[in-house]
Amino acid sequence: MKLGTKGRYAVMALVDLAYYGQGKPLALTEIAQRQSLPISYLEQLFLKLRQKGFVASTRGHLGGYTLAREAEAIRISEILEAIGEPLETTRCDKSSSTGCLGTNAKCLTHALWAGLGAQMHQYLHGISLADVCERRVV
Amino acid sequence: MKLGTKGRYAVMALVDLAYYGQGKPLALTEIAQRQSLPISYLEQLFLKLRQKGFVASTRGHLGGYTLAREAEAIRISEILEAIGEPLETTRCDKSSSTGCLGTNAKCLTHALWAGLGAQMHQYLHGISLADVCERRVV
DNA sequence: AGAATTCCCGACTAAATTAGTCAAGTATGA
DNA sequence: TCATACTTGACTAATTTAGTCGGGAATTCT
Ligand code: FES
Ligand code: FES
Repeated sequence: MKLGTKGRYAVMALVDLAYYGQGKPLALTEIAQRQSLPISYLEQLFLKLRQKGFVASTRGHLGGYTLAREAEAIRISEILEAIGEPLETTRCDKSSSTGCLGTNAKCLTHALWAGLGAQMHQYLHGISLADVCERRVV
Repeated sequence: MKLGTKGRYAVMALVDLAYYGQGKPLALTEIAQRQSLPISYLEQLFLKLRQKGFVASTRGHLGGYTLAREAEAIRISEILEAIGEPLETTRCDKSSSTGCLGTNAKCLTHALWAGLGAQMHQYLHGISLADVCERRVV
């Protein structure tokens, strides 16, 4: 149960973008340096973030990325989902009604893990990019 | 962010033990079959669980494992910690005061991830083996 | 125009971790 | 004494992660 770099870097980079970018585009190299993240890896992540509508890009000299939405309106949970950081606590297929084994009943621990997942999601849904920037996190 | 099999299997097995074992020792093969878990893998896990004092073992014919403590007194968080399921949300050394990079200040996202970790721990600490068995989980 | 800068995109790979297996031994009860 | 069951360490296959690499396309500065 550990957070991978994909989700971690995506959030770090977006926080940096919200924190240092005042409307003007920020180049990926700048973000990467400040947060000391591998730049070619960040490119991958921002590709997805743009496709999902979190950031907008400007090409060429003085180009870079800007937030496409208000920092107050971007929930951490959304970022993680967009980037493909799974948050998988249960093991059974969420859509079908079959449990983790073939049996179509849920296993004894299902409610436990589902509850954990819900707890995590609720926490991450309740915090926005702006909250992190302004250190409004308990 | 996904739960590994180590932690998952350990909890499943202990729940099974609490649920079906009434004081009498339960053989690992029985638990493994019922939960359809690989037995030689479970052996590894129960080694640790015994060393940490969660279960007691009886060898020989009709042997097996019993809970060494009351099911009400075993928190899920304890099991995960004992088995080595990390629950790592932050990346910085928890003991030292240095952040995830060399800087001795914490990064902007530290509080976010620390909060997530605390949230998870609190949830898992609030639930006992007995709670899972008797389906007292939201 | 040309050069520099920056995003765009897919393919590929090395390292780490996970999720086990295997084999040999020890203790106990029927 | 035989079958059952725990004990323990070493070893390995498969998967996932965490990236790298290379070439391209758009934009602006000189
Ligand atoms: S985890 Fe959902 S049924 Fe077992
Ligand atoms: S995660 Fe603790 S300082 Fe960055």
